[in-house]
Amino acid sequence: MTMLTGDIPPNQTVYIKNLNEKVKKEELKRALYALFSQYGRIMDVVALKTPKLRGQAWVVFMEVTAASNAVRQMQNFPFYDKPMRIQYAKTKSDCIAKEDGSYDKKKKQEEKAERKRRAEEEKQSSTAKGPSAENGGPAAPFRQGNPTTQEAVAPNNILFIENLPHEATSMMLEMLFQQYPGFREVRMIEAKPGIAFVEFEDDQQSSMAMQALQGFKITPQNPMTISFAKK
DNA sequence: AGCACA
Repeated sequence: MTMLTGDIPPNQTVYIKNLNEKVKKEELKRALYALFSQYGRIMDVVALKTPKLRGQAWVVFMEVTAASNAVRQMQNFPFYDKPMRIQYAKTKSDCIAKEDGSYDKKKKQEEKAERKRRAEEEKQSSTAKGPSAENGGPAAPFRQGNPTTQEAVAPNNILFIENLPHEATSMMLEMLFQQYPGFREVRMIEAKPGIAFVEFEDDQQSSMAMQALQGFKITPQNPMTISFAKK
């Protein structure tokens, strides 16, 4: 059986590499959050821009099954012009350890000190570096999850929009979505208020619009939930 | 290529 993820056992955190390093950290986190939240509730997104960690990120799901779906479905997905390489993370994320009580602050500090020592050894003779990379908290989750739609759907060119206010019209949605490249059309069904389908030319373009508009509020009470339509 | 939690 082909093992796309290497020998790493399933983990509720996915490790993503080959990310476009030009993307700013906060934007990257937001985009990952938006893109991956279709697979389930996300607890944290970690990305650092240090020399060793740029181009990589961790997305922590509440459920292992969500991570599994994400690993499969988003494998090689073109994201900011580069195919994402996704695996399970090798270790448990701190935010999980904190929740389940296994977080050990002392051990953590030892590990950190150990890493630091190694790093010092490495660059015995190298020149001093400039200011280190900035920090930042987790990307602020900007919408509530969508508990009813948790099935894994592969990225495709049609977006499924939910939680729209009943007064939303296809004209309004058109105004919103047409600013993104590849926009084709909005479809609403009279008999089913609160939802819409928005079609783009391809799945990259639809995913960009999804990232940009995930959680967008037409009214303060209605952050829209965007996922890929089931084909 | 690179597995962290500022």
